[in-house]
Amino acid sequence: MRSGEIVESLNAEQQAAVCAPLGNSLVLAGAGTGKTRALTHRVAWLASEERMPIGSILAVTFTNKAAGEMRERISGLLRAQVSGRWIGTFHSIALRLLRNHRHEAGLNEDFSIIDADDQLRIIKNLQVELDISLEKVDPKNVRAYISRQKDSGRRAKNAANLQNPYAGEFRRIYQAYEQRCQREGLVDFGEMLLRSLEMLQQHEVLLRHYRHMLTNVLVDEFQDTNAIQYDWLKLIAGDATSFMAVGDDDQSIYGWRGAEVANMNKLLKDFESVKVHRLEQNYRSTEHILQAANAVIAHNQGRLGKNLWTDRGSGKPIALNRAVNEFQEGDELARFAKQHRVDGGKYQDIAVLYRTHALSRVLERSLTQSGVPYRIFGGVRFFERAEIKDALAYMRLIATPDADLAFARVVNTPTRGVGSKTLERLGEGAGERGISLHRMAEAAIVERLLPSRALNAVEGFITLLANIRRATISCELPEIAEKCIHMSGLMQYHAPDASEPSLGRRENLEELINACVQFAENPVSELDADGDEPETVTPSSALRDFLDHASLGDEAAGTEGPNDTMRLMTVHSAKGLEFPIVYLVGVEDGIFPNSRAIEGDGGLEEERRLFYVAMTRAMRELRISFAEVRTRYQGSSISMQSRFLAEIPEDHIDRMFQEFTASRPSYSRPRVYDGRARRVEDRPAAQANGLRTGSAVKHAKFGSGIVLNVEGSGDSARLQVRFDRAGTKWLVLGYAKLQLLES
DNA sequence: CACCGAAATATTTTT
DNA sequence: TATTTCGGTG
Repeated sequence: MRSGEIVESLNAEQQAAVCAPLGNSLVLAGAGTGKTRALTHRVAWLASEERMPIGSILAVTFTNKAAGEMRERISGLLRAQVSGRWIGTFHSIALRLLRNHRHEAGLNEDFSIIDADDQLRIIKNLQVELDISLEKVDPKNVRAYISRQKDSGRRAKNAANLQNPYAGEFRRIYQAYEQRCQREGLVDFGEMLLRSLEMLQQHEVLLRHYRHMLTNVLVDEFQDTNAIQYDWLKLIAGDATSFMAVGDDDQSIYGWRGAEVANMNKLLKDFESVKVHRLEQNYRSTEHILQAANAVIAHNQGRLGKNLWTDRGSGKPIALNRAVNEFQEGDELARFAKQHRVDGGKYQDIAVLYRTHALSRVLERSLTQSGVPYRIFGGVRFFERAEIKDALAYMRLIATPDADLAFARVVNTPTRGVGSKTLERLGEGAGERGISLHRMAEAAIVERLLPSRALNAVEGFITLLANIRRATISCELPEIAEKCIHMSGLMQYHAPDASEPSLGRRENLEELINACVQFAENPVSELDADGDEPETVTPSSALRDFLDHASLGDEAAGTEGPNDTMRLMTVHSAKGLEFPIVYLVGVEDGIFPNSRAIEGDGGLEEERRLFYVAMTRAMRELRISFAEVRTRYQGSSISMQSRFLAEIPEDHIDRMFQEFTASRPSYSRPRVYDGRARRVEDRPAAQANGLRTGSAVKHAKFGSGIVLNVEGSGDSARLQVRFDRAGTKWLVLGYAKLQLLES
């Protein structure tokens, strides 16, 4: 491969980054400036010019999709199939380290990976055991707490204390959770990174081995690294021959998951003589879109700063749509899509983006009605569906009979007369004897420790497992899956008839078998052994590998149909992608920015970055819409268009409706937010018809409440009221009959 | 122990 | 509104 080919398609900035001499570098790459391009070309450059073996290159990304794309593009550049053993997500690589060195990591022979769902189950379970009320301490909060701690590198013994009355309980649960996971060989997502980091810290030999082997380290989306990922990278990259981090502080949208933009500055201090490259030429969007996005993001403080430009021409201004309610918003979207099609465009040109998944439901209705084909990305992911997790649990039990979590999951799925009582007893017995549920069940049968009805049921399950195991003993992966699904009765249980949901579940289960076929054909995976160990794929190891693969959530690439469909997804999942036309819906205050997200420090700025990400996905056309009234879970409420819209200069906007003066009341000038939620009493007392913030009011239907906010004046004034019983709502003064109780 | 209907409850983003 | 949990019945 000639170096010319790697270099010639790049602009000067990109070339500088790609062909930089060995050493450390940070590439600040704005949206659409060819970030991934720079990264993949750098890998190709290292391999061909610097003669680095591909096995010496560690390239880390966040998503499976990005990893796959990187592998593919590198293969293309090098004109050779690159297995990319060390090209992958943080989690897949961490997992490989753990699998390769389970002993050093202090893990069971066949530890398994648990997802958020499993975590919750365990936490609930522990809370019952520890006698900690599920009402007072919400298991979901505990889960978030534990993840947080792990993401910042803290184990239970030095976990942070929360500032709430149950801080002690949180820590106790974390402690117990840690113990249980250790005992049962369970590893959650945070654990993969934390554990592999600790392992390398504690085993000098391993660390030396990997540092010696992986002399070139590259990271994508560096702005989204959290504390543990940063430490992990720093440890492994140590004094690497070459290290390159690529990122954009303006696209940091995972702060809620512990990502620290500050890592970009930290990098400059921690690593020696880091060369900084900037990529500022945007190849994606037209000027209207790019400049509008630039203007919005300029409202954020403390940016590293970039000046994106494009030579794509001015293009169309952003089309801004107002709908009376969310149904009309959906209809309008459908109408636009059809028109686009009539005009000779394709549905797949259009991506519909929204802040939260919940918004997609209304849209689906309109799209179905008008026959616009669409696909929703994200939402409940394939491997997280109940029927799939059930099937995987059977497969897990075939691989590892002692997997308690899997056992508990399917011992009564399909229902076979093993209820919670029986399971509880088995659990107690297993605990006392220090054996697995499976072994305890066998013991219970021999020793007749349960009422005969339950005993028969349990025996039926144990026999079933034995039968499946016998029937699959020399089977390939797809047959194992197939037998698990059918012999267990799962198919019959989940898809008994021809109803719509039933059919869907059937398809999913069949898709699982399909995924197994693909996986078996394509041994590129997280877990082929380390480069210097010979690799043997036995059926049982294939099964285990597949289970890991499923746990990492890598959905089969084959699910992307070739059909011409419109794509719907959250802004988060659109990161890193681009579309000719972006249609952004639900751009209303409270939704985007999300009212809960702006509570914390820096929350509003992160929302703004998210908005920036949304805008910059668009290549030639950006449409934004909002609804004036939106139905939330109970009753409808008035929405205000997003404050971010006021940050877009007028000349980049093409308004598709008449603007009332009252519509953009207090947001028309950029406002300074300190990011902290203010108490009601501290707010300026706006007032309308004698009602002002802090007034106590009574509503015919919702009961009594307190006015939180007033926008506008007279009968058209909008009031935000927090009702004692009915929650917080926006009301129009002219319609809502409010009675003033006291100011 | 399973099933069914009623009632409560929840909505941010994901490897 | 949609889903999950609860409680009563068979």
